[in-house]
Amino acid sequence: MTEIASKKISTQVDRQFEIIRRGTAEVISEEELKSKLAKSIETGRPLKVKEGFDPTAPDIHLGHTVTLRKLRQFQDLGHEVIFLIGDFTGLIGDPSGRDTQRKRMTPEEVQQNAETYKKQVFKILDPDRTTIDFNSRWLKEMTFEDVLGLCAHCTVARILERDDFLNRYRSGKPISMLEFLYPLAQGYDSVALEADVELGGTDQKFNLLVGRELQRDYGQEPQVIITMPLLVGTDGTEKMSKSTGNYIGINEAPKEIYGKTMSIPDEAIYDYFLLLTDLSHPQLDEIKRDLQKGEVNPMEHKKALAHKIVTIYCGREAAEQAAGEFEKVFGRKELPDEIPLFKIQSERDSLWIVRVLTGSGLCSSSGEARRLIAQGGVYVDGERIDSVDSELDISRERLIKVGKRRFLKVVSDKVGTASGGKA
RNA sequence: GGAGGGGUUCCCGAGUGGUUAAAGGGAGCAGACUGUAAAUCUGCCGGCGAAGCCUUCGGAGGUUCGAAUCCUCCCCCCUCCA
Repeated sequence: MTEIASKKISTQVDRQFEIIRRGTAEVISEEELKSKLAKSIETGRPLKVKEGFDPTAPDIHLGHTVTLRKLRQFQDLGHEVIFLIGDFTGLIGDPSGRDTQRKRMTPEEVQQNAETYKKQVFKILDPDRTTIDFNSRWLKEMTFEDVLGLCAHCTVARILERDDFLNRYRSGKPISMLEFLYPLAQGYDSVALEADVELGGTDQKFNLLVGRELQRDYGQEPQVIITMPLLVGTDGTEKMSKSTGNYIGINEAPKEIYGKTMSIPDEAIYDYFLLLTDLSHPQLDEIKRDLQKGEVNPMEHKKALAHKIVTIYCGREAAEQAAGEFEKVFGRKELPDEIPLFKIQSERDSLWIVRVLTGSGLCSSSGEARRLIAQGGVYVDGERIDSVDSELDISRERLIKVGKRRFLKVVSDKVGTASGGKA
């Protein structure tokens, strides 16, 4: 190879490396990554970049997108992504861990979840450079002998090093053998796929490392592992996840995505920019400075953030609309553009306010309705309801507001059926 | 196989016969404030048109005027010993 050619490669390597490194928590190891990149550029063979996904939760939220976006960057650099659905444990049905309800899934269910995944995931990934695979393809074929052979590669002490295992073990929480084997199974995925790179959240570090070791034991060049920081949820402390309910789904309505983003604590703004958008380092630094100095209202940055995120998943127009709506409802305390109409079944013109709230679904129980009224959180046509015993005339359309952001028009089913109640 | 500890409301976690719909924290919700569905403060936080009543403390029985608390059996988990 000429000197010029090798120089060219090394520039390319540096360029790719910088893109890949942005926002990562850890790259093990950077040197290996560079050498893999160099080889790939040299030979024209794309790197196989793998990430595994749980088959049970096909609701993709911003937390997932942190690594997905990183995968996309690999694709844009010409590499191949393997989106691996860990259906095997789903087929077995792991009875342990936090989620004791996790039950055995049928192949049909797994297939269905995979379809849902596809629909959502290609909002981020490039379908042409993505291979979707299932680890049951090789794990199911393994004999007990194979499994034992695999187990011999890892010691109990090594497995117990894993932080969450150790914590659970120490605090007397159950760990099933299946969970113990889990890292090995995941690691073996890398062997089966001959992965060059594996991505995951920082909580996956251990599993990813096992993959490296197994590959080495099976005579392969170990994969590079890249961990991404865990995105905090809307509560600002817990990791974003479906089960804690602090997530922002990429399939949600634009105004929900916008509003939920606005509800993150100010401290989380920087991380969100870093992990969820393509802002350059100078831009990120500027935001960091602003937030630290406190001269710029953090809200402004948060609005920009919310706008960007909605733009990515719903388009610019939807973002404009969501921003406008937010401004209107929470800035100027006006009514949202569209308020659904609920026709409540009643033969009378007048109905007890609590009945209206529960009957329309605004409140889940009459206790909640009473509480809300008592606390001054219920308005009808702009007037605060001050008595739990109030009757409401619903022969005409009434606008009910509960708290800051629950709006509903209610009317008796007797009237308005023909008119449709347009506002 | 033996010995001991434990399963509490959305989550964590107190409670060992009545004063317990069950401390405390978290989450959630509301109000106030505000530049934000940030932060902070205050309040609410099983169900019932709410006086009172009903359901809840792993499951099923039992003791008692009265049980999350005591007894029996069962299920599940943990620790130590082998």
